Amino acid sequence: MKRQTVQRKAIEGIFRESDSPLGVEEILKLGQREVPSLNRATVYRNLKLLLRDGLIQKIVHPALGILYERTGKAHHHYFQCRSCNRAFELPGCIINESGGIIPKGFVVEDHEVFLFGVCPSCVVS
Amino acid sequence: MKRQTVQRKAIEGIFRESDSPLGVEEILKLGQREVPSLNRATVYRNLKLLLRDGLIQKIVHPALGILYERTGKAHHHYFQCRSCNRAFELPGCIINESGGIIPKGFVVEDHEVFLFGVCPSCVVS
DNA sequence: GTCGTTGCAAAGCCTTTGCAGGGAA
DNA sequence: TTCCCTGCAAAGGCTTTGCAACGAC
Repeated sequence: MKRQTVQRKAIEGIFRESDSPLGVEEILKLGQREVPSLNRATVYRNLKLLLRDGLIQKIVHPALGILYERTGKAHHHYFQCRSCNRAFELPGCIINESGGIIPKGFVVEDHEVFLFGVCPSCVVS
Repeated sequence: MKRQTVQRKAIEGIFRESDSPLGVEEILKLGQREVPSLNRATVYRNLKLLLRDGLIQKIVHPALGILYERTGKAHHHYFQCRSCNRAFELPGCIINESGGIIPKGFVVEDHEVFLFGVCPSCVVS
């Protein structure tokens, strides 16, 4: 049975509060604010458990590497700003799965979309 | 100046003949058919040069890891069969960049799409 | 003969694992 | 008290790098 340690609570809290997907290093840094002794291995172990329990999911971002975010959000895609490098989530779906280009015989069950460009904060400056 | 070794010619040949993106291990195996002594480090070094010269590009596939393909093909997306695990390239684009969901202020310059499902060969059997 | 390239082995990242001590229940 | 969890350090993968020998030009 799973125990509620301060480390675990900290990590779970981070995902509850974050809207954008996070990398291991970020999770470690954020967690250490709350539990300074937090170890990288502990982060990895808890991520694995959270994945197994379906509370978070892994995203392999083409530019940012492996990120994690909590599950249960609405279908969305990812936007990466080439200026500030942050990853954003965009609600909704700009794909048209039924439409057009899918060759005969291919059955599409799922998809993942990554957009690249400039975010509102960076577009101004 | 770049020299034409048998190893380099073999690796370049592999990309010329392959239509789907390839992983390092595949490139190594295919290369060793032609040059049995071909070393993994040599593959990595040549991939880096080919990338630098813009002759190939790197794809970070969400499920298959890092793949490489030659550049200069038409815009396309990737399809991965969850049965045979192969990566396919689908010509054309099912995205609608102008349409709809992109929030105000975000400027989209590029995108990458990965589709998952079942390929024609596997759908039959 | 140069000097870019290669194979090998060692070294670097990132992630996982073994282990003993510590803490939740 | 039990035994899950943590920190630490060592070990695994994959990729890069140092080095001496090799070979394209």
